[in-house]
Amino acid sequence: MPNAEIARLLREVAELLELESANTFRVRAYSNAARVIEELPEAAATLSPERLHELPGIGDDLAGKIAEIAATGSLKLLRDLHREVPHAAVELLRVPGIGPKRARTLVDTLGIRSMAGLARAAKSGKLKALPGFGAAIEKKIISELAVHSGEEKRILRATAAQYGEALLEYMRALPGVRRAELAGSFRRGRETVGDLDLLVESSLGVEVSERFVKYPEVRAVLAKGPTRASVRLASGLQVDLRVLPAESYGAGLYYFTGSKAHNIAVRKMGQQRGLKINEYGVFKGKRSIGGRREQDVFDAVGLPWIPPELREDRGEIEAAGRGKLPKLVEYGDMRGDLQMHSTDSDGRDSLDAMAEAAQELGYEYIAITDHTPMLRIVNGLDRARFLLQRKRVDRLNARLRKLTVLAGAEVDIRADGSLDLDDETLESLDIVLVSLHSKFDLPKAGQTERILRAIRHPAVDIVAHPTGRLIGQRRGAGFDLERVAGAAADHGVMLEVNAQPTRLDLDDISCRAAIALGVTIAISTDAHSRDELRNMRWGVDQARRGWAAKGDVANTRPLKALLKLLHKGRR
DNA sequence: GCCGTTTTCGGCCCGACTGTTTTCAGTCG
Repeated sequence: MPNAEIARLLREVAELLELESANTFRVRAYSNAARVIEELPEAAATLSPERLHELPGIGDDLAGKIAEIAATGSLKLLRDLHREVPHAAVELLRVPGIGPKRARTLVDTLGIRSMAGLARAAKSGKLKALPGFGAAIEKKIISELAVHSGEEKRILRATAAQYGEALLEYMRALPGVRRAELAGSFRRGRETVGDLDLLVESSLGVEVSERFVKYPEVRAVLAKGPTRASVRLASGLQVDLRVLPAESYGAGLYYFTGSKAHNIAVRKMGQQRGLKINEYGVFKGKRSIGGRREQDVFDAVGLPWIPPELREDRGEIEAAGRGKLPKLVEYGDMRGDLQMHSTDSDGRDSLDAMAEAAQELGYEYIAITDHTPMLRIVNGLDRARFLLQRKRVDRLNARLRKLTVLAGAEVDIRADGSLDLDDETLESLDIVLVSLHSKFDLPKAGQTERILRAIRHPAVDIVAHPTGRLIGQRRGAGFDLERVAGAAADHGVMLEVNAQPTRLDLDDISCRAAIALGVTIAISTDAHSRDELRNMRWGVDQARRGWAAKGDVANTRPLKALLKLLHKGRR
């Protein structure tokens, strides 16, 4: 049973307990356990209760519950709860403005069983008479139902960046705004974001708030006060504003960057030292002892500054305490891009244009990696065309002064794990990427064998976008990451963190697990046009979330050192 | 339900905004 399913059941328990008005700390224990299991790189179902018990926030009881789910596929507690609390109430919690109390009221007094039922009741004006409701809340629910019509949608980080950067520019234009930046999951570099958190340094709270809600793209003002405001943009994206004075800006930036779990853990440390940490600063009694800089918060609990990408309560606090934080790779470390396409297959710009654009970015080298014949739809190259392309690459290199172009290929891995190009041609290339483009739904064992066979092929250098997932669209291949990464490390094969905003594949957790197993990572854009070469930043951020240091990433190396990694060091 | 350099019991992060309420509960982040 996948971790995601165990996590889903635990989260459902938490929600049902919440609806029963159970002890909030008991509720939190279940939702915390759900998060811990979800983020575990190994399969929780295969762990003994003793091993489960070692995980943070998992005690005797939860270890037993998880083992029960793994063994039986369900949970007695959950079945019992379902008898007491109608499932419909859980669905109602998804509507902003409806929490456990109101959800319970809706189900118990009006017998609402679905979102459609909620919409009918709201439109016929039955809600406003209920205790704890009112005309304003009824109206809010009607408007939220019109917007959402279902579950919360997260948008790609690169998309959110476009909205966020435009809004930042607008806010910075207001006199009295000294700083403005995006915090929240955007700053942590998460691949998708649910909303934007905009932090502004200014002593003029009300004026900042006023300007914010007048942003031309605002469709609805959800809340407005002197220190906080929330709006929904025309696109549906929610943006939360926080205004802070200079002496609190660092503490506020820290606070609103999150994650929630990370913040709670750090605040607890502060509490143990007799300190109170909130968005306004660090306090000893009533006296502020810091808050101007983000570092003030870390100083207060005796930790070095932790990069936002690591703030997920996944062991970064312990690592920081022991001085074992990785020095994360940075965009400026990147010396080249190891996957891109040209007009020879499905790219939109020529070989020369791609090289020219890479040179403008200051790269030392790039790899041209067009597709192989099996992908007919993208005009994949056969042996003859690869040999011709090689000659053009050689001529191009003779002309270029600062950039070296490696002749490569992105070779399709067939269903049986064999490669879609003959060995002789593969050996003639400077760099060989392999990737899945079909049969993503093979059973796990078969999928694992398929990729392992490709990794063992002597010509292979990199497994590109290893799972083939498309965020929000396609789950991607399921394989045993531990075995694949272990084999990759053994055979000197790299795994890619693909920088396309919809791929970002490997994901953060897999990237970290692979690095821990000794794998070298390649961060590549898979650009299909010269503009897409700029996607590198998203890939770097994803690798940073995967705890990648500069040394873990192949294409931070100078060309000479990179070449030693290729063809398994045989050249 | 978890957890321990105050604790095996008694705590558990913290504050803003809204609307309903008659001084504060509910919700959110």
